Amino acid sequence: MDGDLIPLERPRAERADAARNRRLLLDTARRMIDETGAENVTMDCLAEQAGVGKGTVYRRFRTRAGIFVALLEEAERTFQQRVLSGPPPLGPGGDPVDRLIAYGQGRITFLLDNHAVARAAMGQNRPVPVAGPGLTRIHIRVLLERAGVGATHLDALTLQLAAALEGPILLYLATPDPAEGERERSLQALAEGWKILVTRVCHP
Amino acid sequence: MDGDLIPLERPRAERADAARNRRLLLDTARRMIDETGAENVTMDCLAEQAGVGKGTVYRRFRTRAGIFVALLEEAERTFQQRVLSGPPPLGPGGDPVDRLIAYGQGRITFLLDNHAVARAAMGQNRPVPVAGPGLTRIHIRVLLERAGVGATHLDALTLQLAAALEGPILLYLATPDPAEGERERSLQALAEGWKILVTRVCHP
DNA sequence: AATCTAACCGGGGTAAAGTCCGTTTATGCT
DNA sequence: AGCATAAACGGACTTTACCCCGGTTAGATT
Repeated sequence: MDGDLIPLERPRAERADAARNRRLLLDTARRMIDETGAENVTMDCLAEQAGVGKGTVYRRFRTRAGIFVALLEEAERTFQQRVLSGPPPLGPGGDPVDRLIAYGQGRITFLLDNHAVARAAMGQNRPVPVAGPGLTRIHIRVLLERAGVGATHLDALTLQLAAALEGPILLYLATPDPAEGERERSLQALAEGWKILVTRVCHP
Repeated sequence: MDGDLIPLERPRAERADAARNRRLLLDTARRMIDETGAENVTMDCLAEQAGVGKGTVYRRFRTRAGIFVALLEEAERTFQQRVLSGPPPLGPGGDPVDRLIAYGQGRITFLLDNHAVARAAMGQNRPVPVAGPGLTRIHIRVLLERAGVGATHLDALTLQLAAALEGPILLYLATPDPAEGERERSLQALAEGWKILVTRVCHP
């Protein structure tokens, strides 16, 4: 028997073949997105290209949007590492306002780079679409608190700032695939706007 | 050849039967939403209930989301009247910052009241989902300018504030149908957050 | 190694969005 | 009123996300 003192890890580890198929599907999806655009990635087609059954795709990612969420989370991991344990101002240790500004800039860059995937990740289904209770909200909330923002409903303000950060790209930026110069200009403009928002909200 | 000197009025007025069917469809849709919820309003079912063919539904509102957009615009009209020609602080004539605060409160109320329709109005399709270049953005932009906010990219800041206003409800507020007390609490919290945002952004 | 079981795999089936095209009808002109 | 025509109508058709369930297999236990 296993002498584990703490045997109750997550219900069960993912089976090897399942993990292999997950990778295969993610890679195939990534390739198809590059080749034909996210909106042309259909479930049937993805399954066929990957050489697995359609049911398998649905077992791994519960929905079509789930595929893009997974892709997005994967891409996000390295950025999250820099936020959680990198050097300031992005990482821990600096002035909270500077960290907010840096986080915003990083997040905007990330979303612009992954624009197509991010938009595809929000299916019109029930719960929160993208970046559920993702890092963004928690991070913003903690830094606002630390910066000493006085608001009786800090959660609402957090939500609003998160929306100000992500909304323009998810909701309003309609261009299916921003041109090169366009991207740079958007980045500059949104980063400046975010900086204004954060500094003025934090030191009135 | 046509000797029209000023031939190019609007392409043509809407035909009477078309207008009648539009009304019929909107009313039927509204009723179905109340009865079974917005997510159960299917195109086939709507057409059948209204007693018209499916093609007709698609001709009137190009897409499923289009129906909800139309419904939303209809509901919005009275609020827009108050904004454009009502008494201050919502209507014209007062301090721009006060007007921004009042607009936000009104808009939050409106979106909470029409939560289900508003969410259904954003299909995951190409262009801007809800409130296209609707009043919100133009209004915010004008008032920011008038309040003397100094930003080199005013458009971006406008987008971000619009997102702060609408995003929490469209993007993050997951509850399918907020309970009575819940709605009141959300309204209070979001209105306060919006007030903080606007006042601090406008007089630093 | 044999066995047992839960998880995985596949692909056919359903429902709903959106398209097409032949038919009908309202409206402007003579 | 009669006619021409552009618009509206209807419903069959296509596509796609998502469900289901019988057969198969990885991995733990003995």
